[in-house]
Amino acid sequence: MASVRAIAAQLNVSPATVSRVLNNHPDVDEATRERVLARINELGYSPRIGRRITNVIALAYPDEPVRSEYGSFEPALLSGIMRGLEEPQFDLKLLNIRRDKAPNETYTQFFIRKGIRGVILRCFRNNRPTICKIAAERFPAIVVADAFDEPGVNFLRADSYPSSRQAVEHLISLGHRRIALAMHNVPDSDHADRRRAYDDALFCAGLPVDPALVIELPASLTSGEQVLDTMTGLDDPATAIFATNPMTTLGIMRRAQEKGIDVPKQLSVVGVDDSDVRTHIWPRLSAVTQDASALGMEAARWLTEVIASGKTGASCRRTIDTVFEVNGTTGPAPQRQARRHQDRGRVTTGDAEKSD
Amino acid sequence: MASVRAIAAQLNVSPATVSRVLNNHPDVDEATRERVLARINELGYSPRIGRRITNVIALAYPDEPVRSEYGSFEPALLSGIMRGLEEPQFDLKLLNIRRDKAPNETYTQFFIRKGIRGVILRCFRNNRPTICKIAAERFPAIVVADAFDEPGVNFLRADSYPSSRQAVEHLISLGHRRIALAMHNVPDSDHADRRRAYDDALFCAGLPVDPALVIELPASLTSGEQVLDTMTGLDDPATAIFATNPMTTLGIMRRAQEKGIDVPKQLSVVGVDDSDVRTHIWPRLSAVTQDASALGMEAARWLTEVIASGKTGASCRRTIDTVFEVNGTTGPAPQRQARRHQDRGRVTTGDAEKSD
DNA sequence: ATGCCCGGCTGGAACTGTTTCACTTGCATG
DNA sequence: CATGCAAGTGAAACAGTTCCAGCCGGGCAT
Repeated sequence: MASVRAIAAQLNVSPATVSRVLNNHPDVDEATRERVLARINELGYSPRIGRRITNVIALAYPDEPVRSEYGSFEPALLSGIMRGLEEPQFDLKLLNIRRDKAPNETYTQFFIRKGIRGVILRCFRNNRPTICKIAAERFPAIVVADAFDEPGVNFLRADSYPSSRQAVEHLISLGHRRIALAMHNVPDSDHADRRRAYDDALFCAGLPVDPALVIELPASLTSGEQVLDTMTGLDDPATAIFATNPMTTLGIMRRAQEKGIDVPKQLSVVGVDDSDVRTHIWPRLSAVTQDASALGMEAARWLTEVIASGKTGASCRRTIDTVFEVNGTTGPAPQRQARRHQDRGRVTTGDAEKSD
Repeated sequence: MASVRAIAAQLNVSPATVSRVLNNHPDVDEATRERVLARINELGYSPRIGRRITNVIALAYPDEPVRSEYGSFEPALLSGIMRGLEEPQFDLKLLNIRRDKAPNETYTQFFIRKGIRGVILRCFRNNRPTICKIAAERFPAIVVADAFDEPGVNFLRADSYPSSRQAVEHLISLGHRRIALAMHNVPDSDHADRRRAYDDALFCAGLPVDPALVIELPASLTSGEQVLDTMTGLDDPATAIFATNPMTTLGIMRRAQEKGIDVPKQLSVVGVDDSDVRTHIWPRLSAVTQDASALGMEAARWLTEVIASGKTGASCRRTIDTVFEVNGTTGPAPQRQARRHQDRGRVTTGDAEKSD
């Protein structure tokens, strides 16, 4: 509703000045800028072309362009978003916040300047503060594939607790007692869920949590290799590994095959899969799977619905299910544990002496 | 330069009518529409917001939204495009032509309506005609990762002939004489190059091309499995396979491991990799690799350069190099060929009897 | 001290594209 | 023949942005 001229009239400035504020031109007085921004936030504003409002949302990457390290999570997500945008007739822009946002403009200003009406946010290492700021400005936004405790932050994620717990219980039911957990070394809610699932499953089965079996590393192939070396090199080695990250899982599998460790006869592996990488290798991975495409579609639908209906106060803290899929990398616990008394020097983490 | 009003004045119609044509409104006379479109094509036109020209290009998927089947080619490509857009300050939109284009509008009209000034095109199964039409309209466009004989079609691709030939020669130098070729069953220039490299390498080594060793299938995991079954099931089985597609390669590897065929001791495999999937499995794939990220970056740079300079006649038929990377899946030809006299019934293609 | 110049800041005007509304025109129909 | 309806069009209003001129204050030379 609020047009540049309307705002200008209210503040006794010219439309030109309002436009300059919107586009972050340098030569506007700081006090004037503040007044205009305040009024814009108050009245709301949607970018227009001529008389038509632009129906564009963005997928914003706060840090890097598009991440390809995460395998096909990104294309699956994108594909889902595009499908979710089909019916409401919205367009999608790709945005790199770090690259394009001017330091002295607000996030709202930045998004308006880019002509978008809402944003789907990806959450990586260090940008939770960024996301909280965006939420605080009340610009229509939704985080995908992560959760936030802060109220006001909308998110849509896959809850991997139930299926993670199922996965660990599956391993226990196969007779495994030494189950390792390979975690991401930066805490996000997804990985916290998986950790909790691991703890709870062991506790309910009356099994102790051995700190030597829990390892935190960056998500990468080499981390996976390190996990395998460490966990099979313990005095009392792990007979199963639950890896909470796709790349780590691939690294574990690769290293196991390299060392001639038979999966699942000597070692069971459960991974996490964002798309369908689990089926690309043999044996097919038993894995906790989340449907990135569904996440994208639901997020796009929610966002466009909020924009279209004008319900800026709407909140989304939704969770969709993940599925634990049993494939070829999990089997009965071996009688004689794999690789006992070998590679003892490789223990690089945990506290092997104290573990009973 | 050409504004809606300028065009309107030239044709003695109102700006409103020109705008209606641009936006494909139904209630404009067919003759008028033709006249306006002709003049727009003649004078050129760039979408604007107010007085500012919009610096937006699109990555257009002619058929489906975004393809995730191709592994991490798409994210790598996107990442490259975003980097290529960094310096010229362009934004990127994602477009689905099939979904959004109205049947009765031209491609130029469609792109202008979407507010973009140039387009990077992905080429899939059946859209070569589409791409030729876009090129014929002379809208700034560049095809990425494919080649065209038609003049006027700009493209940027990776030429896999030299490294494909290197790959086959590498196999020959390892003593392989029965080298299978697993091709995509839809002909594109990339796969044609690889076929030619295969033929030439064999010919120069004085080896015959056995039709039984050449198989054409869709790009998929199951195709790869079929390739492995077929080629190891021949009376005179293949000792090496060159697969021209990433998915097929993964399928071959998966099936080989499933059947307990030792790669590379019993069978050598060379694949093609768009990103870094070759390193995700063990043994690491010997593969012809193309840098999707570089393709995206170069394409984005060329396109923005053409748009900025206004040289609409510029042509791009560039080729960047691919690299053949020797990893763990190629080794000396086995003395006794793998799996001889087994699975004879599985031969599903080729002409086993006639092959000498 | 006075005059001059320059840079920050602003508004009016001009220009961009789109939509709404009223109007004309032609054709079918009562 | 009058009426009504639909298609097609233009003027005007309205959306945002930029160019240009002007104001105003401060610094500097004379």
